[in-house]
Amino acid sequence: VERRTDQPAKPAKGRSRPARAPRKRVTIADIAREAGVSVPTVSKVLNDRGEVAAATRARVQDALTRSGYRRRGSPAPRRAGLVDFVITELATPWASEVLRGAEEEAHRNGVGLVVTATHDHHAGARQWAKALAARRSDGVILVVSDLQASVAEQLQSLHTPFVLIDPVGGYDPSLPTVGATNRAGGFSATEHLVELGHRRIGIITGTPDLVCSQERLDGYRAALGRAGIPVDEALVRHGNFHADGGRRGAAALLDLDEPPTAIFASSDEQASGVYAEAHRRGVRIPGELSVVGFDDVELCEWLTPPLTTVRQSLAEMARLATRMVLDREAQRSAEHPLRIELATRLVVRESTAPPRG
Amino acid sequence: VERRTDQPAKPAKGRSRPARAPRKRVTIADIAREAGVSVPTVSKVLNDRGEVAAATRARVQDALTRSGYRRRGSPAPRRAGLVDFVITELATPWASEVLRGAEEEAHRNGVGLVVTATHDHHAGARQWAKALAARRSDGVILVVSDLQASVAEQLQSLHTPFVLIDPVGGYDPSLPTVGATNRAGGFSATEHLVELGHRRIGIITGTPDLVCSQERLDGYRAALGRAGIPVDEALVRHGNFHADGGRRGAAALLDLDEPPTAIFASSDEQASGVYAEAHRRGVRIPGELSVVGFDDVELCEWLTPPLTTVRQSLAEMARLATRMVLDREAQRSAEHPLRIELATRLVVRESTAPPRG
DNA sequence: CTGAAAGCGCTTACAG
DNA sequence: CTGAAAGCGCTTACAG
Repeated sequence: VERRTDQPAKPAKGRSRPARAPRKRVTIADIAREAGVSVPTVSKVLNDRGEVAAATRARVQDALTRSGYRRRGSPAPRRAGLVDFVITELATPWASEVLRGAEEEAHRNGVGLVVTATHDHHAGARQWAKALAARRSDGVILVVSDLQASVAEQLQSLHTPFVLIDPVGGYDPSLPTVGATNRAGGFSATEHLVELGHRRIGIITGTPDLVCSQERLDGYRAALGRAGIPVDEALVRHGNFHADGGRRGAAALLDLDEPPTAIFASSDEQASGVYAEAHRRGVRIPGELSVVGFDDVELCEWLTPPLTTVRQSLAEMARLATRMVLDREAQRSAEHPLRIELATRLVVRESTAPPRG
Repeated sequence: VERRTDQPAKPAKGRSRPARAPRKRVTIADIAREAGVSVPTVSKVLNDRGEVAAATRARVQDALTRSGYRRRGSPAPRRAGLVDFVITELATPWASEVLRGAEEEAHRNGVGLVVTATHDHHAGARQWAKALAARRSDGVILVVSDLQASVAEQLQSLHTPFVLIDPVGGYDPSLPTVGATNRAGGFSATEHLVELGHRRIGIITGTPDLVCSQERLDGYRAALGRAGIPVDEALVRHGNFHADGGRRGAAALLDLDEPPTAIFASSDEQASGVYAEAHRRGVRIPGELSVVGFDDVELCEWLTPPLTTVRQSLAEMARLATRMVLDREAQRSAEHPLRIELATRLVVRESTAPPRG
């Protein structure tokens, strides 16, 4: 029988006890009773000492975890107060924006953001996964990471919630993801060029295995189709999201016998590569070549002329992902993982104009 | 007297004990003896329970900390495996580079990098400082942070090593810092323009309270002095490291009755603002205006024309700072905090040319 | 491989 | 405010 205080309730003075009687601590005696063994045996299991039969150890271990046993002096397990942010490369304008949003939201919630760049090395990824378990991170944000497949299972077994930003290789409906309306964005970029009067519009795609690359290309095809312009496959160059992809793609397009009068680059950074190649050839933007980017990072305003682009709120995507990962309540109640897409919208600046003639 | 094993050394079998006799655990009985009190009194201090005279408590507390007492069940205090990286703004090309270096080095050492952007808000800074103590971070890297003054003391009392990258407001020799040879960098940028034949060379400075801004300006003055060109103070504009500072500075300089034929911008991002303003006015670079930047971030290659700049290895600075903070051995043995400066070097691209005429 | 017994470290209730 | 005494939770040494 538990003892109770019979005193009438008084206004608390100084440090007051919590109202409800504190639940009695689980002791190893309780565990021993539950598992049908003696106290010393439990102690041995707990300290990994002495010989214990495998079956006995398992029974004790089980009782231990079920009861949520904790050593006497040991403090209640504080939340780590950390969220892991994992990305392939940190030092790109795109990554900076995503990181900025995640950092803001993490700190608004009083948790620290642990940042890891994997560089797509699998060795580094394994090391990271180990460290993650050790620091008992409260959640993980995986950004365009080809870790997603190998790590998702591990995270699930650690009960660590995670969200993917811009997943790789097609949607796995069992994984929660945050992205943007890439198809609509690709559509509006292309439509804008069509409306200016362009008929030969090139596209340079992003990293091919990313869902967002494929969708932007889908949008491009759809907009041309809508305008009754057949897609000339010579105008579709597969590249990557970086400046070198833009340079190479632009070079290939401008080398065509009938070069495009406009290029839809799949990222702003890639568009800067298109600028560089155009500049090298003395092709003026937008006079002789219109360029549209994607992302709307700060770089757009640093380029001359400022870049017309499709805005996706990368920081907002990251804020949302961070919130999802930190919202334990939602984690528990959600029946299905989520796929969230944020809107995109065309931002017209000075890199697009009607074609000459 | 300590017990010793008298048995002859045998090859270890299975899990062997460490060679030296394990030092006996400090118990509260030891503490009680040391502090000249009873065991229950120590227990009360330890658990903040019951009434203990202030003087007694202090004596016990002292014995406790000196002995490094630790509760029985409580595990040895694991290293947190974390380093904090604190910066004013994350989403700039400069910040990206510094972050990249810190992340690389942290992960090479198997520790996580916790990233915080302060935005120069003091409320946020206080919150961060609290979280830092809670997560028992192993070290802190403060990047151009005006936290340095308010936080340094706290970090010292937490015994948390820290390093400043590009300190604010003059060198405090009691704080370890990492930077670059900014004066030499400013000198070589200006010298390069002088050698091309420029005589009216403008400068836009960075954030005025940063040491690195002041030093770059010093280098500018020194190079002009060396060339026998008197410094025209109208050509010195105080700005900041961002694009808007460059735009405003360039506008002011180009509005002069006798505008400069070349501008030394104190950062690459600032130089992009100079580009924007020049473009707005139809001033061609480098034909009518030469521009030199500082930093050599990736942005230089994205600008058209590619930017001549002074290279400082930001990633290397950050790697070094991270190593310093993680090197416990050096922390202990070092008698004086360090000031380390990495070399700078001019990188000539296409934004500089001889003046017209 | 297991547990009865002894004992250690710490806390609690209480007398002074 | 302090500590002698009792007692709790856990571990250890050892018999079976």
